[in-house]
Amino acid sequence: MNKYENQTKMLVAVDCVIVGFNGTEMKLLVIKRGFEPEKGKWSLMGGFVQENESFSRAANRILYSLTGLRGIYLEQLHAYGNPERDPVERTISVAYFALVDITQYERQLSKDYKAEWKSLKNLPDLIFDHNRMVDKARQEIKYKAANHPILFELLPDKFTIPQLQNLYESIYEVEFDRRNFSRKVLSTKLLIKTAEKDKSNSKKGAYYYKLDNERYAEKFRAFLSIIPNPDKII
Amino acid sequence: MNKYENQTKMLVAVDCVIVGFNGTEMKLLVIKRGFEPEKGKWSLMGGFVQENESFSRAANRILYSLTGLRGIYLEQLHAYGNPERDPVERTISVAYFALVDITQYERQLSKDYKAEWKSLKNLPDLIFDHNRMVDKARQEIKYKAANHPILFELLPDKFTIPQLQNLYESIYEVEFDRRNFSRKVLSTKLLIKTAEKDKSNSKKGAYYYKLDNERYAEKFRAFLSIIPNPDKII
DNA sequence: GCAAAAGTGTTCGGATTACACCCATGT
DNA sequence: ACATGGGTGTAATCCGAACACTTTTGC
Repeated sequence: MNKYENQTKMLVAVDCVIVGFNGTEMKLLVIKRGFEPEKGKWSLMGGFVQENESFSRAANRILYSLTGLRGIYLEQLHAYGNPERDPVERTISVAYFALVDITQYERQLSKDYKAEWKSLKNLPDLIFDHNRMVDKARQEIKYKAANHPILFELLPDKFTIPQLQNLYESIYEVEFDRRNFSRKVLSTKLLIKTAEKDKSNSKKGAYYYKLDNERYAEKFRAFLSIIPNPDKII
Repeated sequence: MNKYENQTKMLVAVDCVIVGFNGTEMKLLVIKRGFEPEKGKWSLMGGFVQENESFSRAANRILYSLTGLRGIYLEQLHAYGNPERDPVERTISVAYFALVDITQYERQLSKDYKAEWKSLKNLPDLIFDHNRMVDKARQEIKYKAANHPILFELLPDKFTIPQLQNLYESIYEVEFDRRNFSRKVLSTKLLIKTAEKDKSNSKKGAYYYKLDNERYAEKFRAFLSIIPNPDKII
């Protein structure tokens, strides 16, 4: 079969916006770039798509090589292709965003890269258009989490409802009514109560819950209203 | 500045899922592919991204060359990069979807391509992964239209509420209550009533409305509930 | 006993639905 | 006059938000 002639070929990269939550604030995993150009500057974790590799395989490979984690929530975000985005040569990038349980991650950190969790509130300048990618990811997470239960991906296997509420509150930067929040979440039937309590924040202690994985898979695409007044917030 | 070495370069295409509505059903604009491979088969309108071209410029160029229309609603859908998607050589594709007013289009049809509007219900086989792109676009439109007023892009400048309802009904494949639908739509304040009536479907005639463009721009990102029971429908 | 956080119950108002009714007009 | 589709009104219902109250337990 003939080849297509006279068409410009380009380098194709995948960049990962890796987001975590430490119980108080949202974090982004960035690395110190190890090669020119922009060597030593902060950057998203990324890499070139290989000859026989799909985008999602590339994204998973990149995520694994940095965090050692597999089976992470990973979703294609947007493709970036401005001709000037990489000054060296024409490189397009398919951005993915990943939601990881930060406690899992810390155990398995790869030392090959100089990686750091930075607060999403107070990010340094990243190379190229990486800040734009992060902004897009934040927007997308906010948007999607208003209707779909994706934020559970950021929490450990067992978590309390107040922890979950903290997460939502730090994403939307508002405070919700404790009582309504808990009822709303429980009404989704996505959570299973365990016998254990977390007493680190109160004398009474808050029950730990875990995800009902079956129902989670079912409801993943449904429209769940978890936050109040989404219109005002987003 | 040095170049990145030993990395695979790829061809980069943009494919457009161009959707219209003829008053009764949803249509997709496809062309008979003019070159090998798969010459003569149905295909989305697409083309290679040029040396100094961004994705959105490429998508607009492609859309313009086929329809002669500018300023069309156009949004990036997804990037496709499976190594086997194009048998000739590694080509990735950034898919866009476009919503066009089919009546506008018909006046300005370009004769350079053998283009045809096919019913979305009953699509022919398209080349490569183009059917997947169409499915994704349909899903995305359904999803997005449940919360955002994008479907107006498919209608002429002046349209009646029953026409709008037909559009929603053909997308969601359900019937809505006439009376509640009209009130819901009007409550968004996005429509301005004109003096004219469309009498083609009834003796009484239905008022033509036009979009309030200012409010449309404002409300475009808001969560508007237009369809009832979105959970059951999507 | 008290403070502090977790969890349950109740009320209120607005939105949504379902459905009855009126309107305009070409035949 | 009457059939047909367009449009308005209204009662019943549901759901979310607001907020009072109870529960638990370490100090």
